[in-house]
Amino acid sequence: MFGDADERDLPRSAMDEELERRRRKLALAESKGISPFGGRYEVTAKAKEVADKCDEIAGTKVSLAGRITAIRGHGKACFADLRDRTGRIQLHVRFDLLGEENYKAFEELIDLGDILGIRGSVFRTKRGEPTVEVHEWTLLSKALRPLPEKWHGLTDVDLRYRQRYLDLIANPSVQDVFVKRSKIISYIRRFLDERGFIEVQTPVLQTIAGGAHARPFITHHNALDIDVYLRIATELYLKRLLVGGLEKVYEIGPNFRNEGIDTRHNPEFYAMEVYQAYADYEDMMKLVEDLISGCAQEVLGTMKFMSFGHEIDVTPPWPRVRVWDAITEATGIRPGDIKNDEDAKAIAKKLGLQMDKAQTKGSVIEEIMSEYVEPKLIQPHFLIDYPVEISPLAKRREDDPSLTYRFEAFALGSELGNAFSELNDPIDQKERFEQQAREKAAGNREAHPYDEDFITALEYGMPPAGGLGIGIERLVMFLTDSRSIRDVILFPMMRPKN
RNA sequence: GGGCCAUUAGCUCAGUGGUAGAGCACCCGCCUUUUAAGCGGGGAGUCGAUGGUUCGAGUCCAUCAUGGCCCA
Repeated sequence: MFGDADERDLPRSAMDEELERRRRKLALAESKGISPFGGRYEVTAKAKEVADKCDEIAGTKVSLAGRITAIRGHGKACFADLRDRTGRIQLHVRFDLLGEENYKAFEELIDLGDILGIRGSVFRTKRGEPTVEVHEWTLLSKALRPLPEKWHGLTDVDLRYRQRYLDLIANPSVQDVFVKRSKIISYIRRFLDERGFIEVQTPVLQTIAGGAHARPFITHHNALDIDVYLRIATELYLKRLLVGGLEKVYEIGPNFRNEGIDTRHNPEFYAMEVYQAYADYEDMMKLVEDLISGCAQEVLGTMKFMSFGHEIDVTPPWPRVRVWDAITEATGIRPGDIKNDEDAKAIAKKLGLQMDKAQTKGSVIEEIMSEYVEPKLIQPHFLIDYPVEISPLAKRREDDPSLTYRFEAFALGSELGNAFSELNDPIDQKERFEQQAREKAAGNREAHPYDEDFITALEYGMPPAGGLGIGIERLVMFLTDSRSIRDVILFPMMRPKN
C-alpha cells in the first residue's frame, strides 16, 4: 500500500514541467529535421535600423537575428518581438504566408527566449508599429529555460549579479551602462594615443606589490616555488619604463586589492595609469580636465549631466584647493597643530575620529580629509599639495618640503583620480620607503613595501615626470549615475552559493 | 565587526497564529494588424535552512546561510 506511488504521480514543480516541455520541443524539432542550435546566419539589418527607417525601407526584404521576447497569438497569425543588440522589432507571422505546415511548426516549436533568424519584408501596422512580415524563420538556438518576467524584469540583485546574462536580457538599461563603459575606455585610449602616449603591459604577478597603500592577494608560483602577489597598482613598473626612455606611457588593466566589498569597492577593478616625462602635476591636472570633460562630451554628448541627484558640470577648468586650506577651513586645524604622531593622536581624540589604523600624522590627516573635506566636493575639484607622509612616491614641493606636488581629483565626494610630479630622487625615495617600513612595523598593514630594484632603477636616472591614476569604475559610475560599483562591473565578486 | 531589512510558484509580489494567494510566464480552447493583445478554462509550492514555542507556525523565538542598506 506504500509501494504503489508511481513516479508519475509524484508532484512536479512548474519549473520541472517547463524544462521538460522545452526539451520535448527540442526533440520535436530534431524529428522534423530542424536543428535546434543552428549555425551561421546572414544578417542584413538590425532591429533599431528597421524601426527607425521603417517607412523608407517599407516593402524591402531584410534579414534579422535575435531573441524572441514576446509572442502575441492571434489565431491564424501571431505577433512576436525580436530583440537584438540594438533594440526590439516586431515580427508578424502569418498562416497564409508560411503555409500550414511551416506555421504550425512555428507555433509548436518556438518559445519565449529562443533565438531566431528571420527573413521578411518591412511594413507598418495599422497601429503604426514598424514590423517585419516573416517569410522564412530559422531556429538558431532553442532556449531550454524560461526568461525572467517581461514587465518587472529581474530585480533580485543577487540573481542580477550572479546571472548577469539574465540581467542583460531582462533589463535593457543595464546594457547601456556597459556600452558606455566600453566607450569610456575606448575614448581614453584614443585620447592618449592621439597625444603620443603608448599603451604598455606590465606584470600582473609581482614579487613586491607596490605603488599603492593596500593589501595584496597572495598566490604561489610552483616552478619557482615563491609566493607572488597580484598587483595593486602598475606605478612602479611604468616608472621603470620612464627610466628606460619610453617617455610617455600608459596602461589600462585590472588591479587587485584584498579588501572588503561595498558599493565603492570590488577586489578586482580596472585602473588607468599615465606617465609623461618632463611634465609635472600641473600638466596632469590639465590632462584630467581634458580627458574627463572630453569623455563626457563624447559618451554623454554633454559636459553637464545629472549624477547622484546633482547637476554636475565637468567643463574645465576645475577649482583647485590646497589640502591644508581645506582642512583649516573645515576644522580650524592648522599645519602647525599636527607636527608629529603625538599631536595627531591628540587631534584625532579631540575630533572624535574613530580609527582602526595606527594613529600617525599621515593617517590622521587622511581621516580628517575623508571625514570633513571630501564629502563636500560635489562638483569636480582638485585637492592639491598633499603632505609628504601620505605621498611616498610624490616629489616634494620646493617651497615647502613637508608637502608634495600631488593632487587628487574629486567629484560627488568621491575620488576620481590621483596624480603627482613623480619623485625621481633615489635618495629621497629610499628614505620614504624606510619610513613606510617603520609604519609597517608599527602595525600599518597598508604601508608601502620596500622595493630595492625600484631604487636601483631611479639611481640610473628617471626623467622628471607627471603621473596620473584613474579608477575606471569610479569614472564609469560618475558618468553613468550608477550607485554601486557592482552596476559597472559585469561579474562582480560574490560569495559562492552553497 | 555592529545595527536594521529582505528571502513565499520560473519571474514580480500579497499574505499579523487557523484550508498557500495574485499578475506575468506555462498548458488547453477561441481569435489574421496586436503590442503589458483579448476572452474562457487549467496545472504549478521543501514559504532560504535547522531547531524551538504552540492544539496548530509562511506568520512568534533562536541559530545559521545569502543578499541589501546604514554605521565602524
